[in-house]
Order: sequence, then structure tokens, then C-alpha cells
Amino acid sequence: MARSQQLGKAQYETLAAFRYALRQFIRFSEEAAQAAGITPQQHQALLAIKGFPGRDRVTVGELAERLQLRHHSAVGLIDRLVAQKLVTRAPSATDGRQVLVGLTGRGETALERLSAAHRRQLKQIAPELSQLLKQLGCVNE
Amino acid sequence: MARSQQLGKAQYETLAAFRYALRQFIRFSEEAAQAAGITPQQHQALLAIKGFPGRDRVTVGELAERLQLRHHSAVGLIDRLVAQKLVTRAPSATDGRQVLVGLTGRGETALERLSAAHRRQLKQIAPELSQLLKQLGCVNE
DNA sequence: CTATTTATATCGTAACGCGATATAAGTCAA
DNA sequence: TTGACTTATATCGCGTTACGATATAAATAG
Repeated sequence: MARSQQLGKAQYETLAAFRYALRQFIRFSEEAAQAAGITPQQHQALLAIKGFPGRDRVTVGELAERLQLRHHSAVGLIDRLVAQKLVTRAPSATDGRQVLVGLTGRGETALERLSAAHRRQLKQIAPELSQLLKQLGCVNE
Repeated sequence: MARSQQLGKAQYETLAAFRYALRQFIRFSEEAAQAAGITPQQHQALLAIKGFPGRDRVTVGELAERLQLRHHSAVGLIDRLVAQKLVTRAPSATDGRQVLVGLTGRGETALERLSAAHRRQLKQIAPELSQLLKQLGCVNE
């Protein structure tokens, strides 16, 4: 009986299949964003803003954290979004240091369509992903 | 009752949370690879080779497809892996045009450790991911 | 023998985020 | 009020990666 640290061929295949599925999803997402006329990163940002827990505007720092970016990389991303009129900046009322970023009408529209498509896609691949996650969990434990 | 195309705040939050979880996993993976002394892309390649269904050596074209890369981008990636003695090239016996790429001992070792860590991490986050996938599927349908 | 497939090679390009560093403005606590 | 900290902005060059375009070589297949 193999020790739990030792991975067999099946485990490698499962891990690889999981990453393969993720890459395909990400590729789908990138192509959908490009087709919608925005970059994948911009799409990610719109979703992170609109989908922020309990709010629909976020500070620059919050966005950076949600996107796993450095602060000043987020600033640059927001600059590009503002230039495309997809989001707006507004100073926070409660803390003058903070800037709140929210979607414009254009941003909302773009995100709506993309999100519907993503939800459809995810529903398609969810069974496979769940299956792979389950496989990773239960063998050789 | 909202139409299935219309997404509510909750759906955006779920989509965003899913992407956030993915980004965190990917970041974990990147840091693990760097800590192991290889680039994230090299790690992906090692896994794709060792985890290829039914085999543990793959052609350049197969690797490109599994990594969702262009053919000649895969060639470059393999060049770097060979330079680091993580994989070897060998001509295919059955088709002289093809080149089979397989892991060296060093490659095996690096991948083993990384894969064990990844499996642990995935087991941790699997419940959350599954939950999010389920949420995406069942509401407003 | 010709057309196709597979891999390799080279070139420049483009995107993206990073580290380093600096500035400005607001907050907060002593 | 002063001084330390936080937050956002700005600028610089760098490094990594993958890409398109294009060409070549070798092997296969019809």
C-alpha cells in the first residue's frame, strides 16, 4: 500500500487533467473577453468589482487583493478601465485617502454578457471539475 | 422571478469568488514552483508530461495542446526544460517526425514534491470550489 | 513523387506585472 | 499640532512569456 505522500500515475493524471480543464476554462474566458472588446484582465477587474462581497464598489487596495496584484499594478489596470469608460473613480466619503471604483453603464453591459456566458460554460464543466476534485481527495488516504 | 439570463448580485459574487479562489490557487502554485527552483510554466509542463493519459512521454504537439500553447511556444519551453536537465528529447520509434519528451530523474523529483504539495492544497480548497460550482448551477434555473 | 505532418529556428512584437522609488494627501494617535 | 502611518498615484526600466510571421528540414502518406 502506497504512502499518502507517494503519488501514483493515476494521481498525476488527475492533477494534470484538473490543470488542463482550468486552462481550457481560462482560454474560453480570454476569448470571450476579447470578443467583447475588452482584455481578459479588464474582465477580471469588472467581475471583481461587481462581485465584491456585500458591495459593488471597491477601493484600489481591495481590488488589488482580489486580483492578487500589487497595488500599483491595480492602479494601472484601473487607469486603462477608466480610459475605456468601463469604470469610474470616486473619492470615498468616509476616508479621503481611499478611492472607490465602480462600473459605468458600459462596464455593466459588458460584464453582464460575459458573466452569462461564463455561467453557462461553468455549468457545463462543473461536473468534470467536481469529479476531479473528488478523485484527488479520496484515493490513497 | 428573474430570467435565467439575468444575473443577480449573488451570482456575480459567486462568479467572482470562484475566480478569486482560482487566482489564489494559481498563486500558491506559482510560489511553490519558484520555491522548488523552477518556473511555473516549467512545472505545468512537467505535470502535463508525467500526467498525460496512459503514457508518461508526449510529443511536442501533444504538450502544446495540453498546455494550450502554440507549437513553437512549446518548443521554446522544452528547450528551457532540456537546458535545466528536467526533461529529455528522444525521437519516436514509430514516427520519425515526432519527438518524445520525458522527465529526467531531476524532473521526476521536482514534480513529485510539487505534486504532493498541490494535492494537499487542492484537498483543502476542494470543498469551497465544489460549493461554488454547485451554487452556480442551481440558483435561478 | 508530391503533399502533408511534425519539429525546429529566428525575428521582432506586445502584454503584463514587477521592483524600486518618489510624491501627495488623508488619518490617527500621542 | 506634530509625526507616523496608510492609501493612492506616478514613473522608470526590467524580465518573462507567448505570439505572429516566416522559413527550413525531415519523415510520412497517398
